[in-house]
Order: sequence, then structure tokens, then C-alpha cells
Amino acid sequence: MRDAGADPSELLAWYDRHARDLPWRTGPAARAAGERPDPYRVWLSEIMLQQTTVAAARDYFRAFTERWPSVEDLAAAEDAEVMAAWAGLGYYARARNLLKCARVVAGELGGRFPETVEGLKALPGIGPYTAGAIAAIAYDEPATVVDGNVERVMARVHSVGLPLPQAKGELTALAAALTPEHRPGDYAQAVMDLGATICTPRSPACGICPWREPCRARSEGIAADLPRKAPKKAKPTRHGIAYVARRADGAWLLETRPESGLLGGMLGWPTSDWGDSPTPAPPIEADWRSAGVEARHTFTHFHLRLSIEVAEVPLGSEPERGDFLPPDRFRPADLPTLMRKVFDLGRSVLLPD
DNA sequence: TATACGTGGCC
DNA sequence: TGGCCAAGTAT
Repeated sequence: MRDAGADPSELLAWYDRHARDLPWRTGPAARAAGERPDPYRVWLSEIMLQQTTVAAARDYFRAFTERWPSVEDLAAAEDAEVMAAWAGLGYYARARNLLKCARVVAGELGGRFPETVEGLKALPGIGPYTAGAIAAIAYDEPATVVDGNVERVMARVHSVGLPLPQAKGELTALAAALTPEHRPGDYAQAVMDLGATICTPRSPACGICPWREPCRARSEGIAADLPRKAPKKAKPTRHGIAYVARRADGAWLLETRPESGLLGGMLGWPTSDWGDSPTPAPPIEADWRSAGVEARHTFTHFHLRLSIEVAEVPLGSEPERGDFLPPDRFRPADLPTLMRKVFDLGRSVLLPD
């Protein structure tokens, strides 16, 4: 019997007509002429896209490449500048590893990224997915690329009912078996585009899918139910206190958070510990008063409610923690989202319109 | 294998 | 409002 499974060439034909126009992609004409995309731009985009939507990453990619056009430029940047530029994009370990990786590539590898999966995977912030994606997209290596899109597409095409993460191995094997020797970079992006635009988590558009015929989950009527996933744990709620102090000259009391842990390396307002009943820990002696509001924020694994205390302090006050930043050196956009929420609430109390 | 690690949009 | 979800990695 003829093999009726999914055909990579049909997906490539679909990709040639429907590929999304993204700032890190090479255009169809350049691709047809055999041009490869800049590995630096491929790497940067893949790091930004880890667990992140295209819509969220797009403007950050433009800003980074405009400001740091090459890996050498990025490697030479100040840590604080890069962390500030990453602010709002989340998963800040990515930004710390981005810099580490740039400095290894610029400093030890002559500015060139490794071309093999193994070489790439040895770099900070590059795991199995990203190594495969860079090898495939930048160097056209027939690497197996398995992200959330690929898992979903494979689970549906082959009707894999085993839930994730147990099914990861099987889905990876299925993805490897389909990866073509011809145009593997375009193929990798094609599966991801399919997953992002047609084979979506909810309400997949099976009617216009280039793989609708071979798709077993569609013929069984269970496409939208796959992949199954292990149930999530409930998020606990933690509480804390954030301290917003404004000095008489308009400077704000901020601190750079420790390298490791939540929001590591980012600028933020001093806070208490976060738990069931936080211990007050004001960063400077002052007449603290409650702002009467809470900043609410949800992280990956817990909800947080930060009650906000504000104070106005005179010139010459010495903080126990943090540093005063004059207004011309403080941009709220440099803060992670939680801290931006705290600022908006604290400022409206200290500086009512 | 399990957990830590952000954020914004959607329903 | 609240849970789910998105081009994962490090430990």
C-alpha cells in the first residue's frame, strides 16, 4: 500500500505561498538566490521567541538589531543596557545568557556561531530546540527541530493520544522521521508557521490545512483535543510589600536585583520577601505611608499581590539598600512589567496629576 | 523527571 | 476574572 503519511514537500509548497513576513527572515527572492540569513539574527530571534509570541518579540528584535547590528556590538554592550532593552519581554535569564553567549562567540569563536547542533548546544541559553533551529535555518542542516508547534502538529497528524510531557520522545521521533534533506531550514519554519496559523491550539483551521488529507486526528475528529497535556498545578498566591521612595530632587530609590532568581539582574523597587505574611523591610528610614493599592501580577508558578508603600525623603538620606536614580537616568520602560505596575501606582500617589 | 522562570492576549 | 497558551532552558 502506498504511504499516505504527511509529505514534507506539500508543506514546503504551502510555505512558499504562505510564509509569514518576519523581520528575521530572508525574503523569498533572496532565498531562491541561495542566500542564507545572518546567523546572528537567527540566533537573536530564536532566543527571543522561546516561550514567546511573534507579536511580543517583533519590536524587541527590531530594537536590538538596530542598536546592536552584530554579535560583536552586542558583546561590547553594558549588562544594564541589555537588561533594560529586554525589560518587558520576560524570562530574563534569556537576556543574561544572551550576553554570555555573545561574548563567547565574539571573544572565543572569532564572531562566528558554530554550525553544528552540538557546537551550538554548548553555548549559554541554547538548548536542543534552539540549536536545531539555528543549524537548520542559518546553515540548512537537516536538524530535527521540536518546539510546541511541532509537538502539536505531530500529535495531530499521527494522532498521538499519550499526554505531554510523556509523549515528547515519540513526537520527537516522528518529527525526525519527517525532516527532509532538502530545504530543512524552510521545512522547520514551515511546520512552525503551520502550527502558528492553521494548526493552532484551539479551533484549528483543518479545512485549509495542507496536511488535512494525511492528518489522522482530523479524520478521527479529535484534532482540537490533541496534544493532551498533564493537568497543571494550581498557582498559590504570595504577598509582599514594595517600597517607592522619591527624593526631594526627584530621584527614585531603585535596586538591581541579584543575578539569580526571579527577575534576576533587572532593575526594580526594593521589596519585602514574598510569602504568606511578609516581613516589612523598608530600604531607607522614612515616613512610609500606604498607597492604599496593590500591584497584582501573575508569574509562571504563582500569583503575587504587592502592597505599595510610598515615602518622600530629603536630600542627603542614605538608603540601606538600593541607589537613588535621578529622573533623567530613570526610564520606567527599563523595568520589568511587575515593577512598572508598582511605579504607576506609587507615582500616582506621590505625584497626583 | 520536576521545578523555576515572565508576559500579554484570548475566551 | 481566571485559566490557558506561546519558536524552551537550566538545574
